[in-house]
Amino acid sequence: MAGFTPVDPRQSFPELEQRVLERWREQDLFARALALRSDAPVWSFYEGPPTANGRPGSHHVLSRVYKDVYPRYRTMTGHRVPRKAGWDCHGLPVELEVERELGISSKAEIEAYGIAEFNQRCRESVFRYVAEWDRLTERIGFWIDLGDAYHTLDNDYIESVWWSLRKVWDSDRLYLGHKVVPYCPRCGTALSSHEVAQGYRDVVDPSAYVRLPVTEVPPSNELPESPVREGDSLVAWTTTPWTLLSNAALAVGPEIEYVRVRPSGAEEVLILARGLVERVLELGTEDEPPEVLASFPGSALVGVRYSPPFDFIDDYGPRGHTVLPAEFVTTDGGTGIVHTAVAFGEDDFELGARFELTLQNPVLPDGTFDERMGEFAGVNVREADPRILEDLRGRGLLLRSEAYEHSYPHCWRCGTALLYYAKSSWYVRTTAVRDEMLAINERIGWHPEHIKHGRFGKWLEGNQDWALSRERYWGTPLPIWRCEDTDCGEALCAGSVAELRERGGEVPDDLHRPFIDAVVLSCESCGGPMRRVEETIDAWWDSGSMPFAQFHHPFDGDPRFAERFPADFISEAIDQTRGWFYSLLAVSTLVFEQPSYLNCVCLGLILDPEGQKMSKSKGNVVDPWEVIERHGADAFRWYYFTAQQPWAGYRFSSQAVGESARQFMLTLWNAYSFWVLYANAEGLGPAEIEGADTDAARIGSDAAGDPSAQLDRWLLSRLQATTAGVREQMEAYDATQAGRAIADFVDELSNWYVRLSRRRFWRGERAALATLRHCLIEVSKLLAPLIPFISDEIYRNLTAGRAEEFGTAPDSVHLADFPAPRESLRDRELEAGMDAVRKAVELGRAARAQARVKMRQPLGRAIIVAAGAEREAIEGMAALVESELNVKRVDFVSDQHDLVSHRVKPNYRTLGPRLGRHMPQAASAVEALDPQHAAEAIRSERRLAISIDGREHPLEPDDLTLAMEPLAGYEVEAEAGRAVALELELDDELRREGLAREVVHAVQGARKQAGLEVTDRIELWLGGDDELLEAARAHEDYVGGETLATALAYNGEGTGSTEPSAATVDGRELRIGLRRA
RNA sequence: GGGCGAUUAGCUCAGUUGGUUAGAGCGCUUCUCUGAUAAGGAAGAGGUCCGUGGUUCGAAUCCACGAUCGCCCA
Repeated sequence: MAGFTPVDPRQSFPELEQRVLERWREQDLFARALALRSDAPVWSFYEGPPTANGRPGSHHVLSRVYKDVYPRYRTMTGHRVPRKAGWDCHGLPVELEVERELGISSKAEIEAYGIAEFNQRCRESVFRYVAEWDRLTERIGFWIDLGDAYHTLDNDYIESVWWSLRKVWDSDRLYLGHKVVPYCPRCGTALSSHEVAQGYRDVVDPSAYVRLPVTEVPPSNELPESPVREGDSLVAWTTTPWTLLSNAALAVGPEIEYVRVRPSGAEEVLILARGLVERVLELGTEDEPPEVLASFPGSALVGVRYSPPFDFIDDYGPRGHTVLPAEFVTTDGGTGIVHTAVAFGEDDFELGARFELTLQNPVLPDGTFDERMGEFAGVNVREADPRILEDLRGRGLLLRSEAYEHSYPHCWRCGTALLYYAKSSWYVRTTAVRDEMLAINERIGWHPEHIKHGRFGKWLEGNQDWALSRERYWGTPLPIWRCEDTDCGEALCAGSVAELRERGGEVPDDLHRPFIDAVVLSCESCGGPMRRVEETIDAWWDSGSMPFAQFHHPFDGDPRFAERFPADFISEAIDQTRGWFYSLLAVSTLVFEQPSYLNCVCLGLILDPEGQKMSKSKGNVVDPWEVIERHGADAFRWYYFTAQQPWAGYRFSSQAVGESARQFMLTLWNAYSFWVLYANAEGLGPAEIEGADTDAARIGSDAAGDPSAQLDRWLLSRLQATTAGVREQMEAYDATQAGRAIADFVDELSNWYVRLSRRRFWRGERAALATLRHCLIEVSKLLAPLIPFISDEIYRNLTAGRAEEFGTAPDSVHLADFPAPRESLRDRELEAGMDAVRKAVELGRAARAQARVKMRQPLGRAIIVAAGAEREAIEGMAALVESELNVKRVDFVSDQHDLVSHRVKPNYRTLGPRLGRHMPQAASAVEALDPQHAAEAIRSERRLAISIDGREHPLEPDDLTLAMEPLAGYEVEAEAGRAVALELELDDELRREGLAREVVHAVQGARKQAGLEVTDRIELWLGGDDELLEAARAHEDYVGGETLATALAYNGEGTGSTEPSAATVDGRELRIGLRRA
């Protein structure tokens, strides 16, 4: 028998997926899927490179399945979608991992260990878990070309990065700047703003209010006489007490009002902003207010000289230790007098530059005070805070200190609190292309939309120059060589390896440090030696360079760069707005003045079921393998696609995956296994299927009126609607809606079409088999991008070696074309009608439940309240309703009928906009209309009118909704103008039929107990209660047919039968004997 | 402190351009069906749609302010 592979309804999906994977591997299916589209237009995808120095987690599965689903979809819709993998290899995290392994934690130790050896370890470290990444990638069905992956550590990659930096250099946008930068003293390097962004934490720091005695008051040009006296104390405020050691000046707002006050009962005189007096002196409402001696603008304080809190360093230039005017001073907090330490803080630095304060930085790169700082020398600055406060207190300078909670940046990897620190660093002048970046951003399709002008757009608007250099080891070396003679000042940014050779450099085999550091060039202006600056670059620049660097563009003339630039689609977690999303955009704007991606799907966070962030320390991390082994990769994928919009984040657990997948995938699988069961029972082979296919193709034009053909047409029509919707959603990068639409269709297919068509399948009816097969095949194609394993399994078994309805079938769903809706098979009227029918059946079932009448007991009739198109639809499918509700007849009540009364309600949607504030009156006027009269008028399309405040308002038929309600006396279920009543009265005939059904029910139970197959024929003996036997006799054909009895005898015990079984039906005894015939 | 997003049933989530009885699934209780059966169907319990104002004839939906949570930034 040709047959289809039998399907186990309890198939283990993980096990099945392993078999499918095996098949894909054997057939090299991914390569074939690519080859199939080799001439098609490219739809470009860029892989955002992960680092393989850690194990992949559940959140990686999220990004990897989203990176998979749209490329698969586009492939099926006729595009070539090359998928080159990539690995991010450089950067501080890698160095940190190696430092941990080596048990070292400073740059000095790294250099003692040897940069070459250290970098060799980094090189090994970044591929440590690559095998596990590969394994997971394959297992979750993420099709990406791992064999052709790019690596950011390759010489070719580095050379392309150099090329891009040279372009930036040539446009004068790469410069050495001296700025205050966030700096990690442990890692010994400055951090870029997007790195800083990742490390904010709430911390409690001490804040200090410090007295600084006035020593000299210059003649005021504001007032006849300066309001300030020698010996007054300026009250300065800071949240970083350690910076007081290098206090250079004080800043005040020239427009802000300041006062001289003497606190109640005190001798001293303090100067601070007027608005902050009460807060600073901690005065309650009970306390006596301080005596205000004078009030004046901040400008009057400018030039006042004071005694600094510490005297370790006294050379700050002519304006050192005086009061300076500054716009950044506010009265939001503090005292209105801001302590300034030039080397620490952006505002401070700029103020220092403006007033030519000498830049003094008493902090060493390792975060400790230098030898000038007396007792504090060698102490870590932040650890010095308490001692500094103690020292100030001892000298009577500390007015007050309090704990101050604020959010402060920490190193995103090592957790050390950052210092804002004046350093020289290489910058990319991204601010010069800010407007261009904003314009390019307009061309990117963001999902969700609000990212464009929200998080990302706002970030671009506030753009700062990119601090590019890192004083580290394992990274792309910054290709800048400078003449040793600082007076010469010649500098070169190398744009290629060839250029280095031309300049006489001995280029090493490995472009990394320390080898590249040995390349010495000769200066073209002075002939002296040129050496490379020591810095490496921010690894984010590497990642932003991947569009060209992955192809060693422009050196190899690889056509793939142009073909795939820009990407049609990228996707990463939302934290990449400041990471990869930004670096890609910034680099391509600087280098190409173009976007490098046109669509971006942002993914949210994976939280545990309590909504907590998953982290190793909390122990709430879910290992992806646990989920895969338990529920399978498709279940995992299905959960991610349909549980939530991906950017909303997930409350994730293995159990949640199981629940979401069970409902959908088991339903699908059951429908599929059901089909295979009956197709095989019919012994359908290729020939029969071909014939049946013709039937399915013909269904659209099949004779109307046949209820089963109608059901087929309905399912096919729903399929077209679903297909159209899924295409639309997938085009819009909304796999969530697409998946949910498919789930709705599968639910209709299973719980309406299959359930109502069961008898047709038992009979082996070709049209039903063909329709269901066709729909399952099409569903498998719709599902292929989402759940590639199970869809392929279903597709292959239903098609392999056989034709599809509308063409030949390839041997995998992933080689198929994505379905397109066929308008000719769409029947919207039928769909609406079926809705009405389903509603009527639902109400009928509710009525039965209310009346507590079993489904098996046939009833005389159902009376359905419906009119118009709805009634016609139900009438057309009356047989269906009759069998669903087990009633002999379906009747309708129309408006004239006794059974029904009317209620007229206004249609707010149409009347509201017309009548506006008269709406409440209109509503009561409508409800006051005589319902029968209104119904009559609507039926005969006569105009009605209501009068409001003496004005006539004509009513269109659409302005009224007519609800019909059945009268009492029947078991009625009503809802929103629809109702179904059941006639409960039973005659003998109905009662007998009910009993006959009970007998069948009992026999089926006995069959099952005897372990018979559903297709086995039997010989049957019945005994027991007379009335039961009489009922069975009266419906002998029915009983025999239902139970597949070839012989039926009464009152016999049945020799040679299986153990006779006894059942009780309505309190009557029934004995059943049966034997396989 | 600023920006972005979220808040609907015990849980996970839908909810079209504002339209009058706010839904589904899971879970719970009770029935039912029994040739897909670890499925299906029905009923029940469960909601101040985060709060307060406002706009409107009408607000879960639009606006403002506030609360809580998350992310991002300073």
